[in-house]
Amino acid sequence: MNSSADMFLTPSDPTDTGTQQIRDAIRDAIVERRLAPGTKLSESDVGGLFNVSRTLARAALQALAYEGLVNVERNRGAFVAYPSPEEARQIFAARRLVEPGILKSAAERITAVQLKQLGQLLVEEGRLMGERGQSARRAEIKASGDFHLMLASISGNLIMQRFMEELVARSSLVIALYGQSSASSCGHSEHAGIIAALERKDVNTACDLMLHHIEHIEADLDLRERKGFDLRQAFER
Amino acid sequence: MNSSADMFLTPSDPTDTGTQQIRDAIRDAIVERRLAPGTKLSESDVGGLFNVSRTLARAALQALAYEGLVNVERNRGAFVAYPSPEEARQIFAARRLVEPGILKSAAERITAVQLKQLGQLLVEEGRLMGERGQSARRAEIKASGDFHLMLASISGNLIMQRFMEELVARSSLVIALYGQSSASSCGHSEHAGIIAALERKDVNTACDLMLHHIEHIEADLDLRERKGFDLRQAFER
DNA sequence: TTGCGCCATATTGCATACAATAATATGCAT
DNA sequence: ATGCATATTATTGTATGCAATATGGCGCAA
Repeated sequence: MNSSADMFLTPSDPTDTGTQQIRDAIRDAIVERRLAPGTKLSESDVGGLFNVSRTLARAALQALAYEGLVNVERNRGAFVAYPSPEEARQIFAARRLVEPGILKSAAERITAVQLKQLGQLLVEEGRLMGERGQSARRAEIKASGDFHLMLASISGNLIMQRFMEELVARSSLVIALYGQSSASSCGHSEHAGIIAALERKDVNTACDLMLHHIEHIEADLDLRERKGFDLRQAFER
Repeated sequence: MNSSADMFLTPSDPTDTGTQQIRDAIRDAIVERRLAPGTKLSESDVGGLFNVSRTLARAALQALAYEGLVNVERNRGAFVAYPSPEEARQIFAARRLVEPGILKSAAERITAVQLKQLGQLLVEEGRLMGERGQSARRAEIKASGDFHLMLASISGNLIMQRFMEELVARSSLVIALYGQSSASSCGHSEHAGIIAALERKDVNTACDLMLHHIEHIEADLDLRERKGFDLRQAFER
């Protein structure tokens, strides 16, 4: 009855309104990898967990499906997305395609204050790398994504920002599934390099570094097609 | 009771299942400009029109909201999106950012058959340009967008394809609102130029042409900020 | 034991009912 | 008439109920 999802989700504040909070909570859980790919998210479970009816739970799950974080199979329910290797490749191809452009845009508009904020993000990232434990690891995952999201935000284009939010979230799923080294610890120094290039207004180098950075993340993935591994998403844990 | 939307929407085939058909029908209506920006889409009206309950109508409207074609205001309802000049700028900035990359990707993978199909799309576009009447105009709008969507499809990246679908659809809204010349008739020849460049595998020229093409569409817009024109979306027609 | 078919159960799909909110109309005082 | 308070109506927000589908268990035959 109660799926394994129960213990990983945090009920929302009762003063909340609507599906937004539920959606955000589940997204966070997925992005921070507290919910494994393939996990079933039943409407009753989600609704019960947040003390709302199935109606709202359903709406939240469908919204997450639009973001590509959840698969909704007709008459079967919603599952945390289980991106195929091909999907994984496309996600990173998309990032290679858009992130240099976003970075260029951001470089044109970035202020001193924002540069400083980026630096702070970096410091925080480094601090988390030093810490131990699940919770620090999760925070590190989030911080690493936030770096890219902040650049998108600085670019000033809300549409690209939302798109990047989708891509970063889905990347997290991909890394959870196919990542080899525990964390892309090299990512931190690469972020630093990008900031440095931004500081000296060297846009081209910044873009190059960004491309390399994405390629490095990708290189850490083992995207070999595992035969029959896809069927019902590895037994629909 | 019956909003002005009624006469512009086509009820779906009764054999349909789910919200998908409703969503597609409304999206088509918006993209083909049979539904003006700002038009209210009440849940009962939409449901009644498609012979489904408000539940499904609501789901369809929320899906459209996620695509940026509809604004849902809490306790007030759903309206065909009315993009602000700033939004319009961002939509086209996003297109300038991604379309060259998509085109490059497409150029690497395009087959002779696909090149031929692109050519056919172009012929059809030209034919429609010659015809008169609302219906031809709508078909022309759609065909013009299909050119860009087909390139995205050829690129082989489903994620970028979906993103482009969103961008093209939203562009249609922007042109409906801010376009000056009746149609970007020059667009046709620009599409032709891009295909020609693709044929001779001249990717760089193709990308340049694409950028210029997007800039030309943008140049036809009058994005001057009209003071107080935004308030409740010009009286929420 | 293995394989198949049937029944019980759980879960989703969808519609409806009720509650909450906003929009509109009415009436009264000025 | 105008402005404001109040009542009425329309529309959305959310929960619940029933039907349809899928899942899992049980028995029976081989």
